[in-house]
Amino acid sequence: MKFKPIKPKKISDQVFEQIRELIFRGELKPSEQLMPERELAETLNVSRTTIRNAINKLVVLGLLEHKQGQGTFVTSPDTRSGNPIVAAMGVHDATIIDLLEVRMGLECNSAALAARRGTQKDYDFLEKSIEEMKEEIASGRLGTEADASFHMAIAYATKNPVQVYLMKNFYDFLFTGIQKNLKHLYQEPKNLEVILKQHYKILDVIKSKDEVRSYQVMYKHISFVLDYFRSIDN
Amino acid sequence: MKFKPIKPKKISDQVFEQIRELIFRGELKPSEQLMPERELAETLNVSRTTIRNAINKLVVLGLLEHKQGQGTFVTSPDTRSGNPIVAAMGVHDATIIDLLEVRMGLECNSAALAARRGTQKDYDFLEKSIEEMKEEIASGRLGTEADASFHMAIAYATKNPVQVYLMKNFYDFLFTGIQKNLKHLYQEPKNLEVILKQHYKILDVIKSKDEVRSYQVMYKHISFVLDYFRSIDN
DNA sequence: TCAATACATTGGTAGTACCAATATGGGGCG
DNA sequence: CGCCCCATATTGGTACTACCAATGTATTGA
Repeated sequence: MKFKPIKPKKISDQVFEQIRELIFRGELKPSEQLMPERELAETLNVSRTTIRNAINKLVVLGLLEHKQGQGTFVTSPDTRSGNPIVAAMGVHDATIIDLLEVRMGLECNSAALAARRGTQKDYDFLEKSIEEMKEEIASGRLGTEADASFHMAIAYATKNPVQVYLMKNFYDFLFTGIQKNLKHLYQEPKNLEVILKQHYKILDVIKSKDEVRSYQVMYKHISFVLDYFRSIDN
Repeated sequence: MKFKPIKPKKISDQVFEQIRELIFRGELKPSEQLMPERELAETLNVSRTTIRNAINKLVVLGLLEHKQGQGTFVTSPDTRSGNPIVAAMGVHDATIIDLLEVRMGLECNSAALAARRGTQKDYDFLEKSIEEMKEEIASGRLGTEADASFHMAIAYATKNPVQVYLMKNFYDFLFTGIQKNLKHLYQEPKNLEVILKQHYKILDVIKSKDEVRSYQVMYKHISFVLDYFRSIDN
């Protein structure tokens, strides 16, 4: 009988994962500055050495960027060389419709898995993202980032690392070349209202743990956006 | 006139490059043990902290491997998975089940799009892949590569560059670290027969341009594989 | 007003001490 | 003699401190 697959993880790795998740979840947005190492060390109650090890790992992976005398920043996707999606876009001349078509597959599946494995913590993140988007819109801005956070939160709820990785690359990309295209969609208040409503609906269905319906409401959501771009494409 | 493109490189980076060169040049052969950090620090006349920074960088990149209480070793290429970034990104602990779950979303969607936009040329490629796989099996080998070709051909039929790119990366990934897991599935002749049959079915439905049914047969196909791995996982 | 300087902040390096895991060798017990 | 157990040495991991290097900001002076 196997007693313990317990993992005596290195402390620096634990810190590493924490920060990585913050980035994946969108709580640390691109080009945002990280807390100073000394402060972070005190907060997490570990030595600065450990913090530096964790951060350095993220730097090597291209998620963070050091700037001596200034601080540590989350790399903005456009300066990040290794993003496969960006590469695909540049080489193959993809359109936003192409991206949405693939998202259709990825996200519907993501929603279904989230319905199966989501926890209260995940629901909280989802709700938080929706509220954030609501505030952004109320204050006159476009809630694109909060929107992305919402969809990332769903990916995270799947507990599937591959899903998270792919989705993250997707949204990195959305925030570089395509964002201006998204403005068309977001600039019409009517669209925003619909999207917000759909997000609430998606959250509800995921919480009900109904996989099939989760798939369906997400399908409807993406379809709405897809139809919009197809209409203005003509 | 620019006087000096001199590089005020970080010391740890200089050490990093030195060691990397040694590995690339083959002076440090795979599975060979590196000099202890303390000794290395004294030799290069820098602090152990700096040495550790350099080594850690190489560890993250997958060139070195730490073993507490033993030493640091050059990773042998066969244990080194294909895409270092992907591997280190948190996908390193991904299982084949994780991959299949994401494939479920990607490929079902792919099949539906292929049904919508596929041409005779695409059908020819699909059929060719199936025949290839059949021959491989008949001659006693596993038809893993032909299998991948089949699924890639579906991606091509979508006429969606993003879909193609993602799927390509997926199969690159599959054929590095995970392939050995696939052997379990392929080694049972009964499984091969089922898979082959399913491939024929998928081709038929795609040719009929029935998007919904294409989705369904692909779903069934992936489910079959997924269920197999879930069963042997317990 | 503007420029130069001084200061504060933040990442980079150094050095030391100690903890944790592993390998090795020697001594005791069968 | 041979095996197991344990002390010890070796090596990577963490902690803490001090100081260097680069950058941004505030202060000062002409």
